[in-house]
Order: sequence, then C-alpha cells, then structure tokens
Amino acid sequence: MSSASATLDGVFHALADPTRRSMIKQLAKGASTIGELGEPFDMTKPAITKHVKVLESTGLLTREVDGRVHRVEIDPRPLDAAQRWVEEVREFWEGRLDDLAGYLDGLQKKGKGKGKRRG
Amino acid sequence: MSSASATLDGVFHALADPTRRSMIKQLAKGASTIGELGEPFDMTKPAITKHVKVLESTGLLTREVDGRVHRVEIDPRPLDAAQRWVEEVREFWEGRLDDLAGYLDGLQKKGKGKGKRRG
DNA sequence: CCCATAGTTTACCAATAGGTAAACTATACC
DNA sequence: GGTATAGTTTACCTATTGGTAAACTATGGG
Repeated sequence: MSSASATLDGVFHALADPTRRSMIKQLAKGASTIGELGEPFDMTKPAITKHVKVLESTGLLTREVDGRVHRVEIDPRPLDAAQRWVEEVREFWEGRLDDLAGYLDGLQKKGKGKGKRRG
Repeated sequence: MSSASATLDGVFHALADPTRRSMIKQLAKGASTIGELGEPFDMTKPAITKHVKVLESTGLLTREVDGRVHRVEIDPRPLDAAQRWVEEVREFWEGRLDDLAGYLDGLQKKGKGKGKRRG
C-alpha cells in the first residue's frame, strides 16, 4: 500500500504550487488546450509544459492530442485520496475528543481516574 | 487575499511529505513531545526539528515549552483551507456537469445546435 | 514549398528541500 | 558541580524544483 502514500505525495505536491492550483480550477470549469491553460500566466511555454506534466503525472489531468493541439481535461479522482486523508485526520481528531469526553464522563460517574494523568 | 494562497502553498507543501503526514496523524490522536513524535522515524533529531518547524510555520502544529520538553499538539484549522479549496474545485466540476446537462437538455428541446461542433 | 502555430526537449541556472554530523543551549537530577 | 536528557543551531551535502533561452518536432494552411 505504499502506492497510496506515493499518490498522496504527488497530489499534495501538485497542489502546493499556486500556478498548478489555478490551472486545476480553470480545468474544473472546462477542458482547454495547453495554450489556453497557460495564457493567464506570465510564464514561458516550457514552464507551462512542466506544470502540466506534474499534474499529468499525478493523474489530475489527462491529455488528448488532436492534431497539433493538445486538449487537456481534469480528472478529479486523485483529489479523492487527498480529501479522504484529511477526513481521516479529522476523524482521529474527533475520536480523540470523544475519548476525552468519555474519559471525563467516566470520571464523573465512577468518581475514579484510571487513564493517564495529564499535567 | 494573497495570504490565502500563501496558506494553501504552505499547507499543501507540509502535507506533501510522508513523514509530516504521519506526524499529523499521530498528533491527531493526541499531543506528544518532540521526542515521542520523532521516535517512529529512522531519522536524526535535526531532521525531526525541521519537519516540526515546517508544520509549525503553517500553523498545523502548536508548541508549548515545558521545562526542557517541548509539547506539541495539532491545530487542524489550516486543514480547513485545504479542504475548502478541494471542495471548491469539486463545485466547479459539478457545475460544469450541470451546464453540460443543461446544454444537452436545451439541444433536445430546441432541436438546434449552436455550440462548437466537436470532431 | 514556405511559413506560422502548438507544443516539447535540451541545457542551464538559482533557490529550496530533506537529510547528516557536530556543536550548542537549557533543564533535570544526583 | 557534574552529568544525562531534550531539543535546537550551524554548517554542509545532494537532489529536486521552478524558471529561462534556444533548438526542435509536428501540424496547418497559403
């Protein structure tokens, strides 16, 4: 299952760059060519090529070559992995709060402390 | 509002490293010291210090110095920004599908094609 | 054929990232 | 005071990242 970790590495890394995030948002609204995708950015074509490759390599973007034009569109599935990871953290976090509530509740009901003392 | 983008840069970058993701999960279950936090990793102490600093600088982690021990705990709020960003992308994506459905619906009702021909 | 257009590849650069070893700071404890 | 423990800082190394300019590939159209 180390590929799941590799996917998360790739997705989070892809999203860590503002140019790529902007591209993703643009593509979420609709497919476009490489030229259209790169036009909003004050950046040379090789830079755009690189950003697109990063997104493509994580599966966030698919490419369809149509003549000399490359048409790209978003594939939101890798975002699921990222979102699930964050939600899992949140569940741990909320579980921890539940445990604390249960612990405090137990203290009150039994008038006895069995868990680790804190502080 | 460029600080929102800076926050996202930081959070996504922080989450792009498996060691830091593992630390976050560990901390989501409960607070710990730097030593406990770093113990699962086959890594020297300066490396742990660096990872903790990255998490701290994005606000994902808070530190409380208690004698010679540094007690750290998670602050999940920066995760909200990341999660909202992903959900916004999803909304754009679903809106796009709605538009497509509306477009196709319009085609059927009017029996008329006004959009770009494809293929 | 000739030229414009769309995009990639290659080679290069400076900055950042992730790691280490060694030295240092600061607290705890006998 | 002396020593172990917790953690940071400094200096260094290598790999990766984000960007560029220049050359290249490939398609479209007069």
